[in-house]
Amino acid sequence: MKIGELARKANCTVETIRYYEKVGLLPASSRDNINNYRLYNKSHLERLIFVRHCRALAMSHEEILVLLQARNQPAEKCDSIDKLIDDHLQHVTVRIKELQKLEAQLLKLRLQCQTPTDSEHCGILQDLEQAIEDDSTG
Amino acid sequence: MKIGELARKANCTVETIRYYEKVGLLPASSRDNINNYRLYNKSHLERLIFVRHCRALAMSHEEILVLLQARNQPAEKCDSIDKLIDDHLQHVTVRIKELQKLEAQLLKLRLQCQTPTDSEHCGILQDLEQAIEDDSTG
DNA sequence: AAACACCCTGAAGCGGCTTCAGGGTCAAGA
DNA sequence: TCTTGACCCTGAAGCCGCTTCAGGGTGTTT
Repeated sequence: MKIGELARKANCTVETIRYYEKVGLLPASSRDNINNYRLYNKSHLERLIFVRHCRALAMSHEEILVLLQARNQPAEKCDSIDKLIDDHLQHVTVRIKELQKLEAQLLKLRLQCQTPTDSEHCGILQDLEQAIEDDSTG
Repeated sequence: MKIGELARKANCTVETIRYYEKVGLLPASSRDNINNYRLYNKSHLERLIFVRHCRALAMSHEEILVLLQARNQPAEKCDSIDKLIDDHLQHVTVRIKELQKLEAQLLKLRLQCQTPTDSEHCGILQDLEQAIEDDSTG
């Protein structure tokens, strides 16, 4: 199949596929002798879907490459896969907590604007001048 | 004061300050005639702290520029500030929900690896081959 | 005179794509 | 046959918010 069909089946764009090839997440496909179009088969599709699922789980390309390697070496131990998922899960959990802190601060800030007539007395702006307890966002 | 002192007081790096000047979040400072060092005063510091607080709340440069403008035009109405915070808050809330979905998927995935001896039978890899309900991450 | 902390500039790198400029290919319809 | 329009190609630049690097100059201390 050509790249457009692959893109439709994997639910991504043609440009993304070409980009994945460039950075090594997908192997270079064979080409049509006549027009140099990329040609793909079912195993390309499976690999691409695998990658897209990993990305949907917000894994980095580096993490995905580790999983792809494990996928191609079935005799390997499972521990590293386990650890990768654990570590990634922790990243996500930490990020959620950071954003929740942020959400709380914004909600508080939002309450400061008790419909004053002009921004000179706007509590939001005044609050932003002051210190905020925890500046770490990541 | 020189840029290093400003950086320490605003809790950011010297490079960040120079970058903010370049992109217009900070006005170009005056310079020492002799050595061309940037020279700052208290109002620069206040503006920089304002910007850093906004960034700690994960606002974009564009959003911050709007707030800075409102800050400099005290007669303006407060509505736009209000709306900006509301919109931003919504972004954050949506992002949290996305990450929580993701977290749930990863937790489920993590349970798939019931210590099989090799990755050939690793439930995690098998799961990643399959479809995931909702591919939208943002 | 040397060491060291500080300052300067401009350009490139990061991640994960997206967009743009400028083409070639191919099937269908007028 | 010619044109339209959908599809394909490449390489480079743009996005965001910085960080890092290369290659210097300045200023104080020892």
